[in-house]
Amino acid sequence: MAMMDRAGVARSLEQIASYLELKGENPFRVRAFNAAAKSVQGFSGELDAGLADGTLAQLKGIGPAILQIITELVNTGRSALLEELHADVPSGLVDMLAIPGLGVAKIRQIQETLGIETLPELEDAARDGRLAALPRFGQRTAEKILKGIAFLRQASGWRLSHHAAQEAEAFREAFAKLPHILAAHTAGEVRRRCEVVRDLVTVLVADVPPEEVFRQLGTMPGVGEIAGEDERRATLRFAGGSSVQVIVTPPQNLGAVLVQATGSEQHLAALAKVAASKGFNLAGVALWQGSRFVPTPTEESLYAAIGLPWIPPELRESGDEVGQPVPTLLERGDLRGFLHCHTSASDGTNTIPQIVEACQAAGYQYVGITDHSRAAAYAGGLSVERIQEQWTHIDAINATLKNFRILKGIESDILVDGALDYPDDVLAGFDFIIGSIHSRFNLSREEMTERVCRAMDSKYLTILGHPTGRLLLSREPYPIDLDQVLDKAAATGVAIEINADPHRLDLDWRMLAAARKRGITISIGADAHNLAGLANVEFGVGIARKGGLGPSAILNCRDVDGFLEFGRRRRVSS
DNA sequence: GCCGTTTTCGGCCCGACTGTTTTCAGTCG
Repeated sequence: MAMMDRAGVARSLEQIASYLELKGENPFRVRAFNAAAKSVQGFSGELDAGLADGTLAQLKGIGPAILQIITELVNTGRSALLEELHADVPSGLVDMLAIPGLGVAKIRQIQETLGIETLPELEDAARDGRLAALPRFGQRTAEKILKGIAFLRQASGWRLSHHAAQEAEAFREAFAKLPHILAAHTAGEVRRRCEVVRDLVTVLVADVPPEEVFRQLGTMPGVGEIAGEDERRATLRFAGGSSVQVIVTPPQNLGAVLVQATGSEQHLAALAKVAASKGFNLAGVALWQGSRFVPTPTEESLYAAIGLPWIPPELRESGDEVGQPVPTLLERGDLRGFLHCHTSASDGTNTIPQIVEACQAAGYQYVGITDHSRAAAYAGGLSVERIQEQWTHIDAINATLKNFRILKGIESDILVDGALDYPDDVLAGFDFIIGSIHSRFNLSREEMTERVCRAMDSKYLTILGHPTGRLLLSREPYPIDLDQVLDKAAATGVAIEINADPHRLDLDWRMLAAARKRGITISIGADAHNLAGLANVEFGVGIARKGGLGPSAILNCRDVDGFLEFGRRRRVSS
């Protein structure tokens, strides 16, 4: 069995790159490690199998040296090079790389002139003026760094949803195999499909008392500590630093315990209120009617007992959902089109035929290819000539396909003045266009709003991509008046994207109700850069569900003609 | 460190903005 998974290997390679960069190594060697990390991330298969059959060695950017390191990581979970670098370079310097405005050169300057090697030291220096006094630094730089540190501090302790979901599932599987465990359920924020997660929670159904279960857990490999919180709850801490809260219940009380463990607090408070109004008590982890224990073997039985329909976990947030009719929610199988996908023509890894094959296998009826536009030079944005080539290529493949269609799309930069990135006669040749902001994030709120609204005035724009530009836990959204943007989308008939990249999940689910109230159509865009990116869609579906959206709200639930008609209507009417 | 209808060595992505300077290095996407 592999000692480290794909994400872990990719992270280790990125760490090596960061360390090498901070050591002042050859920048191309640094880039090689970063490129290899990306390649591994996009590898659609098990790493140990890929090592065995040689497919991993054939990946672009993986040569003999890095293959050796990957082998070591997969087989042992460790890398001698990484450990050597870790001992050599203060890890605080790596943390500093995550601060916007700080690159290697400035970090090394800070280290060499001020002797600073940790974030708290850096914060002190930014506060007391030592930082601003350095050559090529100033007051504004110091302020920007303070802001960056504050953001990092707030982000620490949280993890991205895809990492959390993977970790939670690994725990769940391991627990489910233990003796006397009848079932294991993931609860908490992961089950509610929150975009970022602080705590992992697992509910174990057991036919022995909790203390017996905890005794078993203590003997699992890697468990460092068990901290009991009460007779049925404990937090397991592992040697690697991860932790999970475990709640043990007998079968007849699973419903109440699972609801409690899933949250949110506001949802539970609203439930307790309803329960009280019906003569029940739901203050603890069981349902009581006076002094009588009411068995709730399932969540459905709990909700039913207090006169409510079962509420899907994604909706259990503000408490307002309690007492409301439960909407039909989107499911992955409702999606007919796979949208927002980059190929090797720009910054993706796969060719159109490879993407088509994967989309067909996943059950889609069409795929919208959207490489970067020409202004995104760093990402290999397509010139007008290269677009023509891609169209010819797509026409040729489409001619060979049955019951599947490739759509000619583009992720066009929205330029600083709000224009799309090609002249109208080129724009007119696309089947659909996603417009996104990738540069000049530092406009004022008014300017940014104006810029995006102007882009929506183009009759060629079909979908507004990742509307706030946020990168979860690493970059704040750019300033923008979303209410005004939504008004404009409603007025112009432009769809708004839920970008399903787990680093973005943008538009935020909290805004979806407001979007739907205005009648805005929502598009789920994978923002895939490789075949592994097909899995992003599931996260986008989770966000749509949290926003209470069903298939009728979603652009790519339409068949290909319906999808094309959506964009065409804008072009003829304006 | 990786790559090669091309060369097993010598390249490797680049243009614009920012904050600092007073002409430009560093950062970013």
